[in-house]
Amino acid sequence: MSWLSREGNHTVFWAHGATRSSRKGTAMNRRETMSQFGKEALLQANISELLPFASLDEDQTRKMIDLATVQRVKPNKTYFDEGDRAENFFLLIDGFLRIVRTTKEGDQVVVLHIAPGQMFGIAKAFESVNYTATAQAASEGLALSWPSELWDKFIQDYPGFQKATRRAVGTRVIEMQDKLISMATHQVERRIAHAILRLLEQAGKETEDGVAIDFPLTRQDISEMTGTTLHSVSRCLSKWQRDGLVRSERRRVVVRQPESLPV
Amino acid sequence: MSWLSREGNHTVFWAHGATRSSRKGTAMNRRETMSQFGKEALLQANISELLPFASLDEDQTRKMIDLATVQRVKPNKTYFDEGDRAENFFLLIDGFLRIVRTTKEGDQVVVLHIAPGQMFGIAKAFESVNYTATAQAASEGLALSWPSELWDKFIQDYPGFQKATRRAVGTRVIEMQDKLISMATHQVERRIAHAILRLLEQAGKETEDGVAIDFPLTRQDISEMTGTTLHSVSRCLSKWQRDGLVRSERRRVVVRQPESLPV
DNA sequence: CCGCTTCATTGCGCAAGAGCAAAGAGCGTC
DNA sequence: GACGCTCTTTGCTCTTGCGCAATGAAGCGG
Repeated sequence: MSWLSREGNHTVFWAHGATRSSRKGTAMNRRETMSQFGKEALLQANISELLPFASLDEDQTRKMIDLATVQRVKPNKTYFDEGDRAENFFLLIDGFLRIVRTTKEGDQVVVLHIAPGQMFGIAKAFESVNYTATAQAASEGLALSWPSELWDKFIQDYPGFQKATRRAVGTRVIEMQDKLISMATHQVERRIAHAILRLLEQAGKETEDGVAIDFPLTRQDISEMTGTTLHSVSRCLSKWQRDGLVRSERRRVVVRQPESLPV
Repeated sequence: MSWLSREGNHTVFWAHGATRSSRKGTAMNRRETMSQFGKEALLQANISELLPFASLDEDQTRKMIDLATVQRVKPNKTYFDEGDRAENFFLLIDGFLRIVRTTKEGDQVVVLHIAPGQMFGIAKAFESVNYTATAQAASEGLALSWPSELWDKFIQDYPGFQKATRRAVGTRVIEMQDKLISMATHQVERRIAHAILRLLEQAGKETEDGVAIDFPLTRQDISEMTGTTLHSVSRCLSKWQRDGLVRSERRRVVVRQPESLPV
């Protein structure tokens, strides 16, 4: 999963954690051109296996990467904020992030999660001038970005790209629908179970102890995903731990018996 | 709103109502080719003002309509069902419909509503082979449909079409997000208020008494939209009626003071 | 090493709203 | 005109899970 190992394994970032002083941090992150960073590394690595590039040859892939900017974001900082002018679109290379919307009252709701290989900030796909949500790093992350003006060019030049974006949008719509259904029909416990399972799919990592969710995840994160309070989440996880279904520590959840979770 | 008046005003359908014997009805509806129906009528009417056609000239519009099939659907029947092969995409001309998903347990959740002028069944926009939800007529409806194979052709030939579909998708995503946020953070009463207001935007019709929702809407419908029970909805509407905010009868809601609803 | 901050756990009381039940109203049909 | 169906209202009970508060644990910084 952390194929870009010489850039640091993100489990390391995790171990060091980050002072989550505020959940509202504007991005003040390093930006480096691809050449500085060494695009050879990305080419050699299996970046071309990542989704939108799938049906491109090496030459095309290189062209796309040449045009990209690398962006590195610390935990709880943002790639962009709700309402910002949508100047770029992104491809997540490493790390995880949550797409968050905030209400006037200040409640945060996690609308979806993005895993490596997925695109985000694709306002262009919606004919939107601004981002409609905030992209916040759950763990330290690495993303490629392109100026939005290139969007239409990519669509024209790279036939696979259009398909990939459509599929991405489709997946999201379904994911959001599922979430909606879960919220509408299920009790808190089942909603939490659902959320955990979905994260497991996206970011599951086998360990000797069970499947771990491969980025730091607090009770509050889960509560924001499921529309409940961190207290309820805590109670729920405690109960599951008593029953041996999961092992949960600080910012970390390992699921031992995914099947036994109350679907 | 009912600009196709010589085809019957849908307030008439409403008045006659329909025996909602079952919510699970497969579409057994009339299909007629455009010529049978009289495409001149559609051209003369301001169909070209409906969204996806906006930036087309008369000639292009005619071409599109020539390729279309007309579909008429009775209340509580479906245009298509979740899981069906996505053979067509649609443009709603008249009437209203709800996009519904059903859980294994049989709970229905209304994911969104479609108003005249909106496209639906656009699985193609998601690179999906099947429909991911059921499109169920709320009131008797009239829609144009095209075979999915034409999708890419339309995108290529009619530049405005691509934009329109993107915008449609964007609007939906936002709408679903709003719903998600509402469900996650608000109490039942506010959720119901939100749902009503959204419907008002889409299907509001001025009357001497206030703004009416222009299609039959039961307490159960509202509960399926907001993830509560019809009982709670009933209580809520009763209370609002006592306070003079709304007037609600059987299958009908009129809002007198939209501003006063608990946002 | 100590103190501070963030994150997690747990107990208790309370209110929102779901579930259940029964009755009534509107409308179509026979 | 009577019956039946769907939709609605309303009362009561009981559960869920939120709010509040206090305690504890882990990790970071000085």
